[in-house]
Amino acid sequence: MAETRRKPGPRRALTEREIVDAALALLDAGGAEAASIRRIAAAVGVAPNAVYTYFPDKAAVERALVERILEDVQAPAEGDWRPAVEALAIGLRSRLVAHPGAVPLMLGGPMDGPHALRLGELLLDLLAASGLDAASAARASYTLMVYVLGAAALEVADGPPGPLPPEAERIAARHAALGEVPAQAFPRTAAATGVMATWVGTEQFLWGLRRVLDGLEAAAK
Amino acid sequence: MAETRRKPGPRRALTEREIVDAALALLDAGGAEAASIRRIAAAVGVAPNAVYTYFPDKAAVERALVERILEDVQAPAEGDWRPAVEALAIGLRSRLVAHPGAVPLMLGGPMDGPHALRLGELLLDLLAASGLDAASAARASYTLMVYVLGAAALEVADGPPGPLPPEAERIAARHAALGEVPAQAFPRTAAATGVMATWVGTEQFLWGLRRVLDGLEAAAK
DNA sequence: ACCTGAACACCGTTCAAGT
DNA sequence: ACCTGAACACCGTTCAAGT
Repeated sequence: MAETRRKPGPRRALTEREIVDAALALLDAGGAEAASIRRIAAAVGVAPNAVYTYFPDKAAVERALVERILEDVQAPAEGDWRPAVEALAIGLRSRLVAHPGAVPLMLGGPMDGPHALRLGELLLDLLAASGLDAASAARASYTLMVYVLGAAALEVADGPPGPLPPEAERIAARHAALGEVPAQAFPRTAAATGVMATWVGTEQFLWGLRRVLDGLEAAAK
Repeated sequence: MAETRRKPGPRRALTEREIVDAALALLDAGGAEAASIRRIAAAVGVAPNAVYTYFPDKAAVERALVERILEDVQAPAEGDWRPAVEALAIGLRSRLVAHPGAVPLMLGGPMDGPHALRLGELLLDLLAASGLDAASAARASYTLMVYVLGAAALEVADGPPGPLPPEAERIAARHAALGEVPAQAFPRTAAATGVMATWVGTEQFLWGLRRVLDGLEAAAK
């Protein structure tokens, strides 16, 4: 991780991408607090303030980080709109939960970068074939983004800083959580915690996604 | 805001609630960065480290803040389950958007405080009358929380730190955003931005909520 | 028991100076 | 043009000392 320090000089020693990649690696390994400007600079072998040659402030680095993650959400295969929308949602979610520290950054600011726009446009394209009128398709697309981002945020919220533990461990954590819910005061919550421990991650996400899509599809008469 | 400084002494000068209320006021006025331990301490007239007599660390203050906000989400009136669930969702959303700075705190950690449990239990109670079996009701309740929290997060994301501007101003901001979407590269996004500017806040929230509820209701056969 | 001042190890950001 | 060291105004948190 500790790269060799470059010689000072008038020529550009780094690229924006190197900086963003270093930031993402720190974020993945140690969560939000590990991705400080000072640590990013150290990781790329440069003084802290050198970063400001590439980005105006930390918020700009974070925006670039979000775009970096959205960059390789792949477009779904051709075909019926519903499976295509599902595939897009699944792809986006999996990118998000692979980078838990980035989820608050994504939810925390407007998503107006080129890759965010590309995915939004793609989603609207797919929904155009759903039978929804243009206004409903716009609202449906927003509703779907709310669901995908919200699901990722809740999924990532309980976890530690750094990477998400494997599913088996997360199920065990749910069972432990079950034991801590006061069952006589909150009987349904205790029961529900048990239910939620049987599925974790993708399967729960898919169940909800399909209910949302059912509701949206029904609105297309 | 600057309270008179209390005399030092062995007796408890503050309550947890005073500290949390001060934190909430700072958060509402100036966003997350205004709600630092040091500024909270100054607001209640105490040295920064005195806060650690009441809370073990900043995360504990934030958890108490979240609970403070959930505290006065009122239970919906008796009646059919669907309007009651809608009322609960609307009430929760309105509390969240009234405190934009608190939304990332809510999404950022597990919601396991007493008031979070109370609302979750209430939601499960209402869903028990929906015709969903217990397992589906648990998943439906989770899906609804994802929607409500996700919607609040996206709604609050574009805004400035501090209180959310009035709706008229937010609609104007959407129209400004419309002008910035490159319409030839992203034609559907540009059109959708126009649609989204006609409704803002509550109405968009309700539209999506009803689609989600439609999908959940359909799952009850 | 509760509070204080002082300190520690950090932040993001700015600025004048070097190459 | 790009980088540096140094500084500024902050953080959260700890600790020994006062009452």
